[in-house]
Amino acid sequence: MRDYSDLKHPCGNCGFRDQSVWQPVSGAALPMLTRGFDRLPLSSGQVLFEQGEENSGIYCVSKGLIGIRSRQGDGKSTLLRLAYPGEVIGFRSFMAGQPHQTEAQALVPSRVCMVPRHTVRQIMDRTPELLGRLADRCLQEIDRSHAHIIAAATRSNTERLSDLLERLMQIHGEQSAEGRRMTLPISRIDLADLLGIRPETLSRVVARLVSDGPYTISGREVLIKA
Amino acid sequence: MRDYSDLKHPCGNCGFRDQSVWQPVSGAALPMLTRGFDRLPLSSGQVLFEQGEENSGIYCVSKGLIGIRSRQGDGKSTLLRLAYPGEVIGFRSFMAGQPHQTEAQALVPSRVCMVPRHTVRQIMDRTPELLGRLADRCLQEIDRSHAHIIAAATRSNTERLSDLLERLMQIHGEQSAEGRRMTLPISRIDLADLLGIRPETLSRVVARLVSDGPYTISGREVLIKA
DNA sequence: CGGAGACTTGATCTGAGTCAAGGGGAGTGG
DNA sequence: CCACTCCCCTTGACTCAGATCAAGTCTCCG
Repeated sequence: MRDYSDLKHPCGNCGFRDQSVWQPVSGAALPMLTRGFDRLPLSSGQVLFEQGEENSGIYCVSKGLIGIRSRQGDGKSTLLRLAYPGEVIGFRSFMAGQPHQTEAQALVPSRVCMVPRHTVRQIMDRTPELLGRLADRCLQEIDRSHAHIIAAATRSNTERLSDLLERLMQIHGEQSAEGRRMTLPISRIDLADLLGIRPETLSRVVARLVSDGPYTISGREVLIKA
Repeated sequence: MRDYSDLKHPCGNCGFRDQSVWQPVSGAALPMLTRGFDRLPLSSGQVLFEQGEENSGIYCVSKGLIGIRSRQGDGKSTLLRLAYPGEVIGFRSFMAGQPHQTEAQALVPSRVCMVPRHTVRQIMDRTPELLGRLADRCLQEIDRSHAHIIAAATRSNTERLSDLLERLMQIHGEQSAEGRRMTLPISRIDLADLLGIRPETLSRVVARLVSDGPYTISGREVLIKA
């Protein structure tokens, strides 16, 4: 039996290594992982995978922000959700063995770590725990969906926009003299899609947020006053 | 090595045996399953598990209809969804190792097949495929949630009620001279919860359905004219 | 008989969708 | 450099579905 203990785990330097789906990989499976593992830098707007494309592996968002879109037949596309650093994307398609039902696009310069499909399969044979980790991600996705349904039914659009901005501020915000500020990584139309409302309505919601709350919003510049 | 080939699979006579999460169980794991396996008859209104209760295993709906409810702090409860025959319930709590977040209640006389938690764990050690089957159920749950979100955003309440009645009719309907008829297994309030609308609104939606479509509805008696 | 829910009906209010118009910025071509 | 266009975004007027509030009926059950 070879000794693999000198081999470094590819997630070793990542801030999300403890939650990584690859965390349980060790021993003989580790060189498989390191061989297949690839860090992909993504420029803003770059598409990671297209809707309808065959699954080529699973991706973990390491840095930046990825938008998950659904592309309708008539060319329109709708932003369904955001994938933040630490999230795994493409696993639904991987596990179901079906083409991607959505498109993934970097909304800001980002980096994802990719493991190709056949490598995942190989590792899974040796590391049964991996399937458990992926199942955990499924559960998280279920919880997220349920929370989304509840929020849509019980919270006002203003509250939900405020929640979203807060979330984005945690990732992209910078401290300044007046408070925390950021440049919105997405357009108004995408913002409206995320909340499930029309762009006109979003525009009014933003105006209400600015007039009532501690927000100053101009174009894509957002300031939450301290 | 003992021969277990004479041992009958507990799902052998079930109409859902091919899709059963237990289908891959064989060999030495089979007697574990048959020992732990239990068919529970449920009377109408009987509670299968309570919200907040520790998970005691996973259940497969074999017959009838199970309502999944969320109980609020103030005593109010909301019907979140229906579990039809063939569906597995309680697995989210099982896989996450957390107490049930919802309550399960039989809405009509029903039967569920139960496998206790420790038995599932034992079988899982010997039958890694079981985890894959459970993960498939997770994926189905994700798809159901997504479909729910889409439907809520794009279909009218009348259409959604019509869809729901059609679904229920497939399970509980009987052919009669004028068309298919059934006795609704749930109250108007529960019906309203399922659609995410107020009971008053549901009442009007029902009235619209009767006046516009092929429906005759009186109390809980529903007739879809042929 | 009386009370409690479940359900319906009516009147009114309101938030969001729709339609229409216009401002403003970025890119393009003359 | 300017005019033009396209797209994103905003604003206003109108409409409408559903929520809310209130009242009344019905049934079940003690």
